Amino acid sequence: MRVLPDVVRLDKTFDYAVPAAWHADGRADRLAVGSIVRFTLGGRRLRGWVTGVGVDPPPDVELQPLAKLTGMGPPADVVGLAGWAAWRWAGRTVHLLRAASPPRAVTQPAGARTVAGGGDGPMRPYDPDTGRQEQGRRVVAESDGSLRRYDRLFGRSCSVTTLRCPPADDGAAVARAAARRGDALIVMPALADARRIAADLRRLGVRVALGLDDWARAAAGATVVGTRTAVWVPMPRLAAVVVLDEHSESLQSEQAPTWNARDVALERARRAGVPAVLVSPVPTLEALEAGELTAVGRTAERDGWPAVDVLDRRLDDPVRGGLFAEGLRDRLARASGRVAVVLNRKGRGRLLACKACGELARTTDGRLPMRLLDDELVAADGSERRPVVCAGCGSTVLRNLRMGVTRAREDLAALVGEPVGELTADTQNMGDERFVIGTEAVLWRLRSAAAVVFLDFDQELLAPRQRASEQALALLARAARLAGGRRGGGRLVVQTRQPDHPVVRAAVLADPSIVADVERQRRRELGLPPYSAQAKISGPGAGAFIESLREAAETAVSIRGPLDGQFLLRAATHEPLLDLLAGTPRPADRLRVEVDPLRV
DNA sequence: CGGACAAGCTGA
DNA sequence: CAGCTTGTCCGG
Repeated sequence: MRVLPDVVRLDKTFDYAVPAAWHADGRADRLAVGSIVRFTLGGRRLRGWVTGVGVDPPPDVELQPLAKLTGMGPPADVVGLAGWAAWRWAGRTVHLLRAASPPRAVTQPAGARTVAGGGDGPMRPYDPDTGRQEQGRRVVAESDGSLRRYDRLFGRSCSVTTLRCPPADDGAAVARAAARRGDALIVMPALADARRIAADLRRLGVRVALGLDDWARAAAGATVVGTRTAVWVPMPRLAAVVVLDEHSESLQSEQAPTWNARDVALERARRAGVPAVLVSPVPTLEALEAGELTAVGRTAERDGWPAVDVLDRRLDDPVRGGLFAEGLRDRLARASGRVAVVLNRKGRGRLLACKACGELARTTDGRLPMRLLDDELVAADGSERRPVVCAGCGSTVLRNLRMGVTRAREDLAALVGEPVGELTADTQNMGDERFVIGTEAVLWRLRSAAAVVFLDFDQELLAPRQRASEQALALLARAARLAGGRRGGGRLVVQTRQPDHPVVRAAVLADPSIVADVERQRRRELGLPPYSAQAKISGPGAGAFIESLREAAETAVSIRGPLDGQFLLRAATHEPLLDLLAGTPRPADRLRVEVDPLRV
């Protein structure tokens, strides 16, 4: 019996014997790849996972018996998936097996399909043609057309489809279509959404397990609905895979290994030979590369986006550089219902604008903001410098656009003539004021809003990050979901000095492909992901690790840095980069390896 | 990882 | 040379 101890730094397997007593009482039969066991290693009692059965132990070692069978663990296919993910994100298998293990010991699957019990819904499969009858009333009231709308996405095994839905779409229809095909794995960023989708499916008579908490139920066979960890839940009869809001950064683990649930889900679908559907209002280039794009009709997509007002900050009094554009007050007065006002301070960077024409100081390609440094304009990443001259009108007088959120609240209250609530990540209890101002947290903590206002969208558009455009559009999509489609009166207001920016145009026209097309070309030209693979190396051990990497002398992998103690590795594809990372010994010092970092 | 053991450093 | 630190190796 080969086992991997649950000790991160050990990262090595050991062989043990199955105690004779286990054969007598049936425990040996329950022992399988993935089982969680206890054993003694070097005088210590450790927990670990079975990674191999019937293996040949190394010669000249006397096997010790396992000490305890704790319970079920990830099934063999998930153990294999975890091993793949350890390679794919240059991490330790232990981290991924932990994510794949039940939170509490499980000795047997719960509530098998054929056995009635558990009290959380009937075991009868969902019949799409009749819906489920409940007290004589039909639960699913859908026309046949909409009921079948997404079925074809799950028709072909091994297919990958990227489905672009309007932001207002909650994904329930796709989830239903997936569950119709059999046990489906349905992954999404937020737990609240998972609960809602799970409840919806249960109402239809689908046997549902909610993420890791229903691990034992999933092990018996069920449709699994959950957040990113749900990709590791056992699914003995996996029939389809769905990732909702595929673009969301929450699907990626912030701790190393930085595994991304979308990519794990895709690999799981590929290995199982089942169809996968990636859903998003603003699909990433990764999703567009992985799957065939299907968009809902033009009209449906347009109606599913709110109306977008763009207020060009260059036009109104650029000299004052205040917080509010000329027309904002009217827009706010018109909104009926809650108004969420976003002033993102996350990117602390100060923006400079021309005092005469209002143009922003940015690099020649327009991508990065420039700052004042020793009487010169310098790009945020130091790649470009030039004298203090406005690129638009030649003026040499620039002003700072820095603004604070507390001031903004007071000013907004004065502008609208009523109290304004403040909402940030650490606000405990929010008031019920009609107007709420705050950081990006506003978009995540409010449930809905009649209108969402971005006071300084340039902060997003000019963020010095590779994915700034994609992330800015994702922010608008999030706001759009809060506000709802234009049919229902949903409205976004975007204050910017770049009204022609592709991200702004994409929102105005409800056409995310505008950003995708521009970004695809740019990233191809610059060799950025998904047209290359990257890894960020940081931590005290980074320098030593990079030296070891250099010795391996892989010409296919380029090394940049250090910049603020960080190195960036890049290769044309993942294989050479990941093989190099896997084959290089790690230093004793702490080291953080981020494969496919989202913020670089 | 944590224990065992060896080699290296320090103080009297 | 005891007593302590630091480094290296190993566990099944």
